[in-house]
Amino acid sequence: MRTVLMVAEKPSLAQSIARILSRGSMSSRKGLNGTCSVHEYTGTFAGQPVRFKMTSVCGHVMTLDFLGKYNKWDKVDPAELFSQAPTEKKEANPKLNMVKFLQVEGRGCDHVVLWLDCDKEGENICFEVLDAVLPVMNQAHGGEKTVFRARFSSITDTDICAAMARLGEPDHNEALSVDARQELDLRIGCAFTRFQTKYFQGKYGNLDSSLISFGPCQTPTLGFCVERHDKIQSFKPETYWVLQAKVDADKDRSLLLDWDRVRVFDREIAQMFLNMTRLEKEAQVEATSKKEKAKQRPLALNTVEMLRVASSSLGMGPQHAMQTAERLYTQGYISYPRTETTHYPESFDLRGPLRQQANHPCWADTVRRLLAEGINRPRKGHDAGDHPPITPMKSATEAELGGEAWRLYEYITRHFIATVSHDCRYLQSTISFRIGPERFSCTGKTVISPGFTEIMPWQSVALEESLPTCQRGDTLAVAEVKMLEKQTSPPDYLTEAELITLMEKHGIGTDASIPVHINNICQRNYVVVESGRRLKPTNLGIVLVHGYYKIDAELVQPTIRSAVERQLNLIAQGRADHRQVLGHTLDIFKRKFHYFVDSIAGMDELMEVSFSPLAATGKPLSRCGKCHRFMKFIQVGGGGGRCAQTGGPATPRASLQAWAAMPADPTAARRPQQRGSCPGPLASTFPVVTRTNLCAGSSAFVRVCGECPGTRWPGSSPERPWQRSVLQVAHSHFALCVPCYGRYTLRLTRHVSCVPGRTGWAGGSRPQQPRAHTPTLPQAKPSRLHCSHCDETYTLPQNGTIKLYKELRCPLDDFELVLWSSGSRGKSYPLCPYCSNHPPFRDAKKGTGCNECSHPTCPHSLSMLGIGQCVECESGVLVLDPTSGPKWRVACNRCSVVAHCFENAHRVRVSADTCGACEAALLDVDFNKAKSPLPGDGTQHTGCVFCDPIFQELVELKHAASCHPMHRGPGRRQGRGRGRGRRPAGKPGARRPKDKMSALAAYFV
DNA sequence: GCAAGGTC
Repeated sequence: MRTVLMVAEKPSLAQSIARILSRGSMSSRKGLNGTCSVHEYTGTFAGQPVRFKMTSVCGHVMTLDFLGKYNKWDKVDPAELFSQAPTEKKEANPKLNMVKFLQVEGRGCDHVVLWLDCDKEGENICFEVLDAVLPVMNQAHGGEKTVFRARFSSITDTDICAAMARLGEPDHNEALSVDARQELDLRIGCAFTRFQTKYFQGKYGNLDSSLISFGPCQTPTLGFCVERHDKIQSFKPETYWVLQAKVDADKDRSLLLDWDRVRVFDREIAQMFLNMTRLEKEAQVEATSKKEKAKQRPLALNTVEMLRVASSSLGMGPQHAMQTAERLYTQGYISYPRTETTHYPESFDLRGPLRQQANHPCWADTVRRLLAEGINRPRKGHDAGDHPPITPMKSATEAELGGEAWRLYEYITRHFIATVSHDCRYLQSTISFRIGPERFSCTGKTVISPGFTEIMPWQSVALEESLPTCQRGDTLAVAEVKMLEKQTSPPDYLTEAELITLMEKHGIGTDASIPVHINNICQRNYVVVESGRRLKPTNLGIVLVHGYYKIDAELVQPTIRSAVERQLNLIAQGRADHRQVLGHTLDIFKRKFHYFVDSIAGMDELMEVSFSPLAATGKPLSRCGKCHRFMKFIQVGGGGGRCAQTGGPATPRASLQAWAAMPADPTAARRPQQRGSCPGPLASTFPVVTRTNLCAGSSAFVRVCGECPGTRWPGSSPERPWQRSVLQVAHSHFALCVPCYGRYTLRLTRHVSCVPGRTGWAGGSRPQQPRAHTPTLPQAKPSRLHCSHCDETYTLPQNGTIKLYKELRCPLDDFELVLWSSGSRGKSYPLCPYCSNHPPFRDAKKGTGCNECSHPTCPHSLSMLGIGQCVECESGVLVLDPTSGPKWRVACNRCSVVAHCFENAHRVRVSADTCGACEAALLDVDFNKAKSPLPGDGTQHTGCVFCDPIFQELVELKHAASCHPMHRGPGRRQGRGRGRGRRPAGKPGARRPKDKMSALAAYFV
């Protein structure tokens, strides 16, 4: 029997379609990726008995990206991304193993029927599926067709069966138009993003964005927000005047009348009208009218409308609302939440979902009445042919769903009930009056039948005072006519709901991607969400949009997306060649890009107004290891910082500037310059710049000049000046001891510049720093150190304070160390700004401190201060905090475990010896004579912090007390032993965690 | 580290 493979776009659809086609007689199993299911049944296909295998993908199988080497931002000119840089298709989600899954299921099948969504993206996924399965399927017999496309407009029995009966072919042109869209978005987005990020990165101190992105959807989205901001800024309030009349309706009730002219902008004119009316005693009824009006029930709910209401009425952001809706969908409470359709197909069973709600505690009465009296057909909406409108599928209560899920579900259900309810009918009464020559009127509404507003009470017709019964010619006494002075008010910032409407109107994004774009501009710090979910652009967002307007307004206008879409549609319709359209559009954007690059100074001028140049920001803190000048400590949003120690204002700017301007190293010029030989082909001599204390056998090391032929960094060329900086680290050489040689060669040279005059020893007199205002500033936002001389920026760890660490230097690069601290009772560790940004060892990670550094002899490193494996986490090591005295602490260098110990010790050192029981390093402690806990007059004791009976009493482990063997009682200390993670058994001299040993062996052994 | 489009 032949096999027909059928593939839908998502697992839920595969199940629904299989259930319809098999009439419920299918067997289901999970596929190898654990996400997609396979539903099997037998039936007939082209008049023959066959076995059907219905399964699905999960959206796109493949994604487009540049070849790996073009993803290196420092080595590729962004302009190359427009044409030279080749792209490749990669699996969109490698964890799903989709290609393999399709091939396993497709192997040996004879036909494939593609049930992907009926839009361009679905057509594109058809070919992704075919690329995977065709090579493993059985060969066609004698010209028989293998590939079929099912086209359906809703997931109903009739539609699905009709689609199966009229199978067609996938549309290659539509798929190609998506390929082109993917390539355009990738090339344009990445080129602009990389260029402007690199251009502005590190240029301004308080520019708090590490990524300045550009995209054909996100940029116009931001544009809408800034456009509203500009309107608010340029708004000039105007004064206007209004006449308000009050008449006596009966003895104790008066009516406020609205002026037919509404308002006038000329005070004298308004005064004239007031003079003409205020002396009148009577208001004459000129006309009365009564009209029956209807307030229409809502259209069926689609995604965008759901997101709008979620934001404006439920206070839920679009991204969050979508996540909540997806959860409700996967739990079976609502139908598929991503749909553009607001129209129920004729065959849709509306009573079924309604019956589900007939016993609901909140709306049972309304639902039962509708079921009994007959439902109203929903209004005719838009049928996008994707999925039915969002519909509640089963009843649920607040207790069942909880919180926000309930609020969203409640809205969806009330909306659904409203769509099958009747319109709200009300009577609108109007009375027109004349007071002197001027006309006034008043209006009242009376509800005839509430209709859908019963289930959506917030939509109710506002109850107004009932009007007196009167006829034409009646007169009412005028109680008062007065003139009110008012002012026009500016618009408010865009609400998310308004932004969604604008995006939908201009075709920016899709129902599924609109929340993503809005989320993007928030996360990139271009806008912030304010109260009422209004989007206020930040300085960065405003400068970017104004910059685009200044250089090339099309980059931010919403028309750019629709213009590209028009080109893509030509491909989809088969009216244009996809390569030609792609080439033509890329050429236009390439020209735009080059013009943008040439004109970037225009945007930079705007940046300068809003942001402070890095060189003028921050406070001098520590010395650079390259030029030995002071680097500035910069906090985003800083400026006038507060001193963390005193709480007072940080050092005045003027004195700091004078301090920063001092020469780097006053003694450097007087010292004779030491020179060494370059081992490179030129064999020239260069300054010997420092000595290293790497290990006993190492001696001075020398750096070669980047100009040596053959010393270029791979891939560099004179045409790519941005690569020149890395030339300096190429082909460097050390005189190291034999074990070290070859391990450190490329890594440890970066602190040295061979440019004459830029080398120097540490030393000289440090300028007097105002101690009370040492820049120890609270770190709420990303902070960094900037060397204005070298024009380098080093980011620092967050969520703590940073201060200078005793003017100590890193032995690897001569940078002064800084101390990161999370608070007085928390963790602290020293770190080298350079090592933290440019890890010196292969096993080192970015952003780490000396407590994770595997330097063999540096007194601040893990090797020297590590005690033993963390009691809580797998990879961490407990490290002595050398700055924590007199309340000494050891803290894990990975997790939050902290052990407090030895409150009365004035010196604690990590010994070279280890504990015989648990292999942890012994601590050598000198206690305060007066408060020593030791027996007798003893002040010094060496022991294991975990096993030693004296120390055990003094140690208080936070977080993980029960994990340690010492808390489990005697005789149960088998386990892994304390020393795992620090040093190997039988090698007491090797001061290193066990698991680190294997990694370090690569360097040293 | 980048886009936008699917979907989980």
